[in-house]
Amino acid sequence: MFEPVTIKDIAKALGLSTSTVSRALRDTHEISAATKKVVLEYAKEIGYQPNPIALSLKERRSKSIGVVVSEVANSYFSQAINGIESIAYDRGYHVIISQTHESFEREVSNVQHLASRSVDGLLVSLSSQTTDISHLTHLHDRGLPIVFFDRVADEIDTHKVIANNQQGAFDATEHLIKSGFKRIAHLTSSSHLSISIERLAGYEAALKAHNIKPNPAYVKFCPHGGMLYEETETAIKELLALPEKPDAIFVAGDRLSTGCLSVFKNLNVAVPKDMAIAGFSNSDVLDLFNPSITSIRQPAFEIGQLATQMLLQLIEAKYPVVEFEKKILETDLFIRN
Amino acid sequence: MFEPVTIKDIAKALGLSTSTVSRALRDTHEISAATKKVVLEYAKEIGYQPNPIALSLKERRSKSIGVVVSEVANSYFSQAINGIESIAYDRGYHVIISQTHESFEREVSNVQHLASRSVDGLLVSLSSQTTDISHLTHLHDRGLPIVFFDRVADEIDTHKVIANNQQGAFDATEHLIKSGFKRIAHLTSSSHLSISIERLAGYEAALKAHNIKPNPAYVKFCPHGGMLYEETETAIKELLALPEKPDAIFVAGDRLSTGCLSVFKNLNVAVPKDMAIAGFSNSDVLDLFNPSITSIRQPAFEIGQLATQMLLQLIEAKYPVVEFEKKILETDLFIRN
DNA sequence: TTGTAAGCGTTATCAT
DNA sequence: ATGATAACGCTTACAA
Repeated sequence: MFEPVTIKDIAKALGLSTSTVSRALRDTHEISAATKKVVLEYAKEIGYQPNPIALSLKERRSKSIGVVVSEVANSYFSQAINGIESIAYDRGYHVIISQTHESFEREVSNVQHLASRSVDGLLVSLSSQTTDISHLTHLHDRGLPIVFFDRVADEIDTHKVIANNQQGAFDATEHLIKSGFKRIAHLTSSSHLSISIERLAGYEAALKAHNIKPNPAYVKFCPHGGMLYEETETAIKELLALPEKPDAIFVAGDRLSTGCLSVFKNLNVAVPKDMAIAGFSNSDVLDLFNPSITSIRQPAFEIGQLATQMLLQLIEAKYPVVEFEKKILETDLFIRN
Repeated sequence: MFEPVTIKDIAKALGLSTSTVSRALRDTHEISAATKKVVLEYAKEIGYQPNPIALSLKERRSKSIGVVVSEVANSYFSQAINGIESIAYDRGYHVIISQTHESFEREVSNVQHLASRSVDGLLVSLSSQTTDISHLTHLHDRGLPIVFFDRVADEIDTHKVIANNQQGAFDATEHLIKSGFKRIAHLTSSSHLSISIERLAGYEAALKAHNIKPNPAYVKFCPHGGMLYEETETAIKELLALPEKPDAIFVAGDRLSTGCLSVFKNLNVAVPKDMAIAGFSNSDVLDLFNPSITSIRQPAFEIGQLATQMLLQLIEAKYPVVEFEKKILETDLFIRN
């Protein structure tokens, strides 16, 4: 069962050497048109398929790239994966996806798994638990091309693709301010993620630009190590229990935004009558949500595409690239009526 | 840059033969404890990592499985992928995901791509455009293990895992009937998909059980070949233009359910004041949607897990499996207040 | 217990 | 234009 045809089989059947067959199959000019024709026809007839594994062993590359994200079931990442796949597929690369579920251990394990399976490069968005990135520096130092997207590590010198999180956060916060809200809270994820830092900066900049004094009690971190909902609920309850209850929340993340809405729904607190919400989210289902929530859309598809292009460039570069680029793509403030 | 350590390097450094090193590394008994110790220590020291490609070439397997779905950005599939990944990861298999975007051509191309990259087996959910499955039968005949999930092909004799679509559809339709709706339309995808056929059957059975005469004009197919929204919009407009306008819709699909809600939102038709909707959907964001929509949840995660278990069983079976199982998992009717 | 050699499928190098 | 051979990294008879 499933005995694949090899070059050797063709050679034997046609009374040729394997090298001749190989040449015929690969269209070199050092072959007679006649032989080539015979080989190609016979190959087609018996359904010859080249064995990519043999090729990989020979050429020391696998024509596959590894992707490390926290969750596939997250609209931002699933859209980014679409972008990654669209480029990879066109260029003949396979995409191997792995999920960290926001766990550091799982990230280390996945990265090692992928590296040991000889992917030609890695597309990484860090888990929210990750602070130590030596599992990646190690591989990067050994020459494995790595491109970060979304949640990047500044410690590694390589290409990075992110959204303009700071500007997006600024715009969203400013939108809340201009809509008349004064006490704007900020719900965000793990404090050491690059996206959290950038978004917090944008939020603070907007407050400052409008002369609103920042209130530390208004900023809540949800590191989400598997209990996102509970963390979100606690944070929101704490916000609602404050003497000066916030009148709006700027939420920094896809899952966090929907999680936040769930909490409000379960608490039976009307939104936005009592409170306005603006959050980073790429879910188009959110458009259907009636009490308006303003969302900051990231160009997820384009980020995935660009990161992949950069990675393939690194992989296929003959000489090491000297200049590493940090590409920042603009976000889109999606305001519902 | 990135010159991986091989068994040969270790052998040379330690003055041993490659076979001895190989044996030490792989824990056979035909090796002295002393040699083993030396080899293991040195291997660890210089960071030896076995080359899985060489192994694949030797053992004629790649320890990777291919997954063919229509879209990753679909809550049903992203949850199923979670299930697939959870099992595959535990068993040391890689998961290579490819998307058809509901295109037959893309499906053929992806399947060939995966097969030629020597995956050890395939997990397939057919595209909505697919009627001819010879690209799969061909591979299956040659011995490639294939397990279908969700959208299955009855023409191929292999394991299949599906949700109880007929029962789910029956329950949802009956729920609408019991809620007092009489003129229940059915919005579904391509008419030749197994899920469409099963769901249509459940819908018709529920009508019959409650002595409601089926109205052919109430059944709308959306083959969605890339223009899902437009197709959905047309279908709904046609339904609304009927002399006897339906008062409820049973929708058969994740994307279709949210698409349907979008259309209503854009048409400014209140839901469910004018019309009730019940649909297959696994999106938890839908829970937030206020005008209630009843959703039929599929055990996507479990379906993914089960399909993967079956596939790995096929892959690792020494002797061909004779009995092929069609597993049917129950759905869950999720009724919102 | 250890070494030698062949083989997995392919291509590149050198002969012829 | 074609063939023989070695090599990619690893495992496994078979020999020693």
